[in-house]
Amino acid sequence: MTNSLAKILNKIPAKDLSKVPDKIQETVAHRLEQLGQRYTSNRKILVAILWAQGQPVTLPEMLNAESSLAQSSAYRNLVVLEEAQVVMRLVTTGQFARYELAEDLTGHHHHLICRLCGGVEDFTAPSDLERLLGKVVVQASTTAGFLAEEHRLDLIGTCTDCR
Amino acid sequence: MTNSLAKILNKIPAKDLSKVPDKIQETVAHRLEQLGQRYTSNRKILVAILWAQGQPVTLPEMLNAESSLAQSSAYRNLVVLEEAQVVMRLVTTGQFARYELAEDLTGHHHHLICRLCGGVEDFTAPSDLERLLGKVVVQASTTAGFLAEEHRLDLIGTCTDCR
DNA sequence: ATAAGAATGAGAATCATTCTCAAGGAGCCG
DNA sequence: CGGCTCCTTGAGAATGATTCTCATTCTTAT
Repeated sequence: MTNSLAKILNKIPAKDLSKVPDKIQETVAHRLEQLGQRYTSNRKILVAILWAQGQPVTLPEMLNAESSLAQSSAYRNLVVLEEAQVVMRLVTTGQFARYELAEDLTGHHHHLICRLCGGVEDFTAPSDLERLLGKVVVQASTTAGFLAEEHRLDLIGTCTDCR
Repeated sequence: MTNSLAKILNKIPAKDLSKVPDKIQETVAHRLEQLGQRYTSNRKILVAILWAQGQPVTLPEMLNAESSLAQSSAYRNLVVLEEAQVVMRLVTTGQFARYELAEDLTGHHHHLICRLCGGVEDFTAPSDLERLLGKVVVQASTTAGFLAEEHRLDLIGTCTDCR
């Protein structure tokens, strides 16, 4: 557990955080406005980290990437960003929740989850599968009385590193 | 939050816990043996509750269903049952993890997750979708270098009660 | 029986996450 | 440029689901 966390942390480089596309920045700013929230520099850093990683990241990983962040503020801002539909929070195995940019900012995708280290990789499904999944969502809405809005598909297995 | 939990708890009736199929009991007993573990009465109660509910349940719900259970033992036994591949633990939104019997005991299925109350319902996907999902699992294995073993599909939306 | 090893339960400990509160901005209006 | 208000920040305390501890109570095999 502690070992695999350390392993993951070492993978995260101190990347250039400055190239989040303007379009995304505007969308984020706009969604925050909707809630009467500001797009502060701390929040920009979080978005930049998530953009740079392009993978679901844990909070310790974010603090590791940008050590100026305060833990409590980071958690608080992630809640705000989640409420603004900018960030998606996902919980898998493992001690920490993971965060990634909302799908409509980065494109629809799925996750490969490693059952050994708890790591998560992104993964794009073939379009015929996506089409079928879309249908199922609609079907479930009508038959089960459940109002399905989106789907989530994870493949569980073992990642390259753990093999 | 507290409200919706209470709502869920009230749904759980004090069911008859005695009719878990013999075949399942044997399988469970066998898998525990493999790990040098016993199929004790506490563990039987847990399995019976999970069987009776037929839905992923939280720990408070289980304690509510059978008040003789001690919290710490229940948690400990769920870990053992999970290690024995008898029980699957799943984390969604909401404060508590949920547990259900392993898929190979109850049949392969998916989940409808309510984003409002955090409740989870079971759901069986059409067979053509399952076939396609099977293919994708294989593809991911070969292309991404990721050894995919199974898939997990959730539909996220709003349940009947919350509408 | 009886010893040896598991399992149990009550409570303490852990630790990711959330909350609190005092201090530091940002925006606005004159 | 003040002054005012409200939002955000960060450090630390608090929360609470889960895990651990340990003395006691079963099980099982001999």
